[in-house]
Order: sequence, then structure tokens, then C-alpha cells
Amino acid sequence: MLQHHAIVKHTAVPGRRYGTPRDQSITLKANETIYSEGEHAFAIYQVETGAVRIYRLMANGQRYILSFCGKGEWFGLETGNVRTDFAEAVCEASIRPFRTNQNAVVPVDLLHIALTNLAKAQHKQLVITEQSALKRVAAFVCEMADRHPDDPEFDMMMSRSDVADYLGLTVETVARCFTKLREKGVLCLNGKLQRVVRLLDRDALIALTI
Amino acid sequence: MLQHHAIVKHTAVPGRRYGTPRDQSITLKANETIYSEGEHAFAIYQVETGAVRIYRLMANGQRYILSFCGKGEWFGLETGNVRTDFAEAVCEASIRPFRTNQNAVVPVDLLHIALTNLAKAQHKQLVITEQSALKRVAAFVCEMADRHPDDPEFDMMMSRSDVADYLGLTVETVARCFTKLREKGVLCLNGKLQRVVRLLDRDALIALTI
DNA sequence: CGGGTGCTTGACTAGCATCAAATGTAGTGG
DNA sequence: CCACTACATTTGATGCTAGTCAAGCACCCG
Repeated sequence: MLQHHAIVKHTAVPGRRYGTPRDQSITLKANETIYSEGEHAFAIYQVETGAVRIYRLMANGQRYILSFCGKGEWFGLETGNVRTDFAEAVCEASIRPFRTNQNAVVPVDLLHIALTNLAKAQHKQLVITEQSALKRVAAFVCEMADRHPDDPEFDMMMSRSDVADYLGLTVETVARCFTKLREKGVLCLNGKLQRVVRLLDRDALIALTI
Repeated sequence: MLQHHAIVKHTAVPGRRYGTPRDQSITLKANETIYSEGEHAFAIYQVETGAVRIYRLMANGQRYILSFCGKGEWFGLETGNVRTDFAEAVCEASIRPFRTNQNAVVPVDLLHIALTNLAKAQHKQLVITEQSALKRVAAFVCEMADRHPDDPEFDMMMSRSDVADYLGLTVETVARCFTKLREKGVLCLNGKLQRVVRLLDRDALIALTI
């Protein structure tokens, strides 16, 4: 049984009108809600800067993060017209909405987005089921590193509990895995919250995920 | 992408014509391969009878089953035109192919299929990350039972190792969970291979998955 | 200064993987 | 019919991994 940590849902900024006639981009503060479960779905979004977490709350109050969306990635495409999950900004972020109501012509390839998200979800299944916690964390760091191909150092932005809820682990186990990766000389952690990763041995990291 | 897609607004058209005279249904023996990783993807399939397993082989030789497809479900829709996984018949089955090459007009709603499969994949993520092995097996039995809403007794058709590779467990753990479900009076197992389930206490089963 | 939050580490324990073996079933060939 | 092999399922014994509970540290802000 996972540790039961209380998840506080952050409130949306009231009075914010999404999907203005021009569909201008929206800037978000850290932990600001974009949409919530049960709401009417009238738009999909593309991340311009920052990162977004998509999650569900289980019956027992546990949070499970389905995916993180970084720059250029799409989220908010649903099977029906009701939200089945929550979307929040992980950090300061800006996103661009595209309305998907009856009359609006959506100038994007919805099938391509759906298939990309499906591929992401399937890859995540593989990551989660390869049982060792260290493997999962290594795979997570790989995933993050792939979003910054050029930078030797990058900010993950997610908290340890974000990572834990994403990988199906506990905060403590995630922390232990990060120190193990540090001890192995795979990476170092910088920043006051230890969320800035500098990869020292990319090959060793990849080797750990296999 | 199987097919370059312009902007298609997704509207449900009842009574649309599925398939062409050329795409006859195919009958398969148990464990017969439908397609393999690396092959060219030129069709998607709908299950008519029986069940199909979609899986990947990991670098270390482990098999991971992404999904089981039962009657009416679709599989084989890929992001590119190369297969990324394997498809096999779980038992005697019949499937119906639909070609998806450039020129063929695909008379099915690909977006709807992609979104349905995405929802399935997300649901499976939730099942897998709720760690208790018993919960996972209970959720699996629920999933199977939902495909037979009327029948008090149904054949799962999958072997214990199929279930194990689907849930990220070992064969032994799956067997132990099934005996635990039997001991709790939730179900009984019949058939020579103990794959026929008769639900005795559906509510108790659902309670176990929470 | 004190309280709050986030990260880390330690000690202990529950639960699953692993290894091993027994049973039951199917298929083959004598 | 039996002998033999191959496979699927089940059960037991044991060890390791990750969850749980607890405490400590660093940082921030009122």
C-alpha cells in the first residue's frame, strides 16, 4: 500500500476566460489548474513554455500522474466532451488553447495527437512495469533528458512527489534512487530543491534502464 | 502515420458502411501470429470472435502485453507505418482487416479508435500502479467480467502467464491471487486449465479493486 | 525567531520474486 | 492400454526490495 499523502488541489484563477476568439496563449503560475475532472471539454492545448501535469484522483485520494507535457506537446484531447482528469501547471508555464466545439474548425491533426499520446502512454506502461525502482527513475531521467538534447544541465521542475506519483513509487524511494544515481556517478543534482540535473554519464544512465 | 490526415471533424455517422468486399475476415488458430514488430503496417483489424494479445519483447527477452482485444475491439493502428509490437491470437479467433494505405478510403473513424485505445492504455496504467498484486488481479477479472455482462460464467481464455505478463507480475503470484480470490468466496474456477471464471460475489470483487 | 515545506536518511516490515517441486492434462508412439 | 514427454497450474520456503514510520536538515517567509 502506498503512503497516503494528502493532495491539495490548487484552485484555478477565477474569471479567466479560456478560448478567447483569438485563442491567445495563456500564462500560468506554478500549480495553477487548467481544467478539472467533470468539466466540459471545449478545447485542447499545446504547451509553449514550462510543463503541465495530467493526473487523476483515485477513490482513496491517491493522485496518479498520467503524463507530463513539455514544450510543443498537446493535451486535453478527450474521448467524450467531459474531462476525465485534471491538468495543472507544474511550474510557470504558457499554453495555447484550440477550441474543439461543433462549429470551430480545428486547424490541427487530431489523429496525430491522439496517436502520439497513445504511444506515450504505452511507453509509460513499459517503464512502470519494469519492476526495479531504480530502473523507473533512470527511465524518468532519460525521458527528461531527451527533452533537453543540447543542455548538459536542465531543470526537471517536478517535485519528488510529482515523480513518485508519476512512477507509482513513494517520495522516499524516489529520493533514495536519486542519491543512488549520484553515488554511481551518473548525475549530479543542483539547485536549492535538487531538481536541476547534470548528466555525467549518459551511457550508464541508459544502461540502467535496460 | 498510417495515413496522412487532413483536418477531419469527428462526427458519429450511424449506419456507415464498414469494409469492402475484399477485406474478408480471417480465422486464426490459438497463438497464431497476426503481425510482428518491424513489419510494414498496411491494415488495422477488428476482432470478430475470440481474443488477441498485443505485446512487446523487451531487450532482456521479457514479454510485456500491452492489451487484450476482445470482440468488437480494434487493434493495429500505429503512429508510423512500421509495426512496433506483436499481435497474436490468444485462442481460436476471427478478425477482419481494413487496409490503410494511401489510396484506400478507410471507412472507419480512426480518431475514435485511437482515443478508445488511449483510454484503455490510461486505465491500464492505473491498474498497474495500484501496487497490491491482489488488486491488479481483481481489476483484471473485473475487466474480463465486463466483457460478459450477462453470463454468470465465462472463459478468460488467457493463460496464467498471459495474465502475469499483462499485469507485470509472475505466474506464481497470479496463481496465488486466484486461489486467494477462491478462498474469499469471490469466484470459482472451472475448466481443465482453471480459466473459466464464475463470479460469486461481484460486489466483493469490485471492493477489492478500490 | 518559529512554522511550513521539501528533500534526505535510517530502521523495520510486508509483500512479491525467486527457486524448487508436486500435480494434472495433452499429445505421441509403442 | 501404458510409457513418456511437454506444458500449465499450484504450493511451499526463502531472500530482497520497496513501503512505512520516524527523524533530521535546508530553505523560505511572516
